[in-house]
Amino acid sequence: MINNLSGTTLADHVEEEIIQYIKSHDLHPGDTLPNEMEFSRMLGASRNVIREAMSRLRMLGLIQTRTKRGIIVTEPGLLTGFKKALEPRLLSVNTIKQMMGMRISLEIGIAEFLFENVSENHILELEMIVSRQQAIGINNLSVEDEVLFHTKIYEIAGNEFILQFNAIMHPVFEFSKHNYESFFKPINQKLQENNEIIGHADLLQFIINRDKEGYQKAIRRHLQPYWEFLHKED
Amino acid sequence: MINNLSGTTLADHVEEEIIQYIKSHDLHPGDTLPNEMEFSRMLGASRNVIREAMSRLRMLGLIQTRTKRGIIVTEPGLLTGFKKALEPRLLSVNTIKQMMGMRISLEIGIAEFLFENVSENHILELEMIVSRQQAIGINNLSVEDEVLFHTKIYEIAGNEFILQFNAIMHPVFEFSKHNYESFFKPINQKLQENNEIIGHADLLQFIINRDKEGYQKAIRRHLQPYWEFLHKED
DNA sequence: TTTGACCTATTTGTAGTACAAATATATAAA
DNA sequence: TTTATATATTTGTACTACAAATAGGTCAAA
Repeated sequence: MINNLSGTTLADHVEEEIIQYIKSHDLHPGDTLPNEMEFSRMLGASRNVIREAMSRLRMLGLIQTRTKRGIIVTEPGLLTGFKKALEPRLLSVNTIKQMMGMRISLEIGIAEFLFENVSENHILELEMIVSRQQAIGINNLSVEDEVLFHTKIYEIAGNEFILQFNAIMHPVFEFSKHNYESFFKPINQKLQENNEIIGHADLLQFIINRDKEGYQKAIRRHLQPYWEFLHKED
Repeated sequence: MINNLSGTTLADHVEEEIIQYIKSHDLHPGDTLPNEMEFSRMLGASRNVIREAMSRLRMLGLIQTRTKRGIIVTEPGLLTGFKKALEPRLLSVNTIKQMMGMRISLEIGIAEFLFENVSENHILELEMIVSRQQAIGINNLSVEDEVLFHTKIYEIAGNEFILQFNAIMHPVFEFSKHNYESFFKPINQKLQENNEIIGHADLLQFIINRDKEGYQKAIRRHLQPYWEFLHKED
């Protein structure tokens, strides 16, 4: 039916056609699509090809399929595709740098919502997290401890999307810290020697003082190792 | 081979197995995977099923396939899956709100990089964009004009990932502005009457003055309609 | 009439075969 | 050694077949 030009396969085309079908028929979550054989006839492609395309859309969460019931349009899980594509070992250094830049931007920007929403109760929760971490010692924090504080920040800010987004990106940062340990270690050492480390306790103090600008400056310095990583030449 | 429990299909399982294979064999972009028939034998699934899974990974950009050459691991386009899942009409209001929150956070947070990188040349470019828009009149701006300024900001900040991310999210915001016009119109009207509109010219002034904190406050107010949208009850 | 058990037809899920198209590799020719 | 040709391999597409699930209808009993 369609030329096999430049690596595009029939399934690619069919996938696009199905998305177009949803758009042009203004289908919404809950609506049903034609079944596989109908699409096969409509698009002149074998059922195999239709299924390959459907399989993709199914993975992204745009559709659900059930025997006899057929194919149903659903609200996609926005980040499922992003999550699957995020294999740290497949990412180039440059991509990782850009993700770190996004992380920094988000942590600074989300302060806007953090300081809007933060309550006394939230502060109590944060204090519990921080005090536990101080008991452990800032150098002995596990990955989970490190994540706990930031996750709580996102929770307070109340944006589930950003929360998920960061949760997905986080393994990449952990991978980087291990993979580029020779870069991160000296930086942390230097920060420690100069007494420039901004820990969660410091950040919390700005929250308690309701000092948004101060917090934004501090979180930027809290993420100093990432900042330096994404500025490094290779 | 595997139980068909709770809606998970064989292709889902195979997809996971292939990703595991890449991980466990520590494959990197350029390395080749076993061909379809080998996976078929290894996993005890028909070639059809293998192809469905491969088709997904191909779509996400994790692999490339060429006849005879076989299947090659590649660096994924991080946002391709995200982009495809982002059909505005399929998104719930809640999801859109969260995306607006992310937009606001990013625009505030990226100032960190913007003010680090901005040069006299950049300012000249921004001045050209702004003066052209003032000539048109702030109320007659096309979508393209509106995007132009912000895109330039991201360019100066130098984060391709955020740039792409915003480009992908933007249609959702445009869709929302049309779809919820009855919400946005009165807000814009009110802002205009109270002379509270912060335009690109105002933002540029903060950039020229190298006033990061001022810019961050201003961009937050520039995005006031979004801010109010994501705070609205329904 | 209503309820509940039971069919039946439809549709997705999986397997397998067949062949076309592209191309890496080997082989033969110059 | 280089170039042209042949071969074998692997993906891309089509088609058939059947299993499994189930929506919707049928029929019998209360």
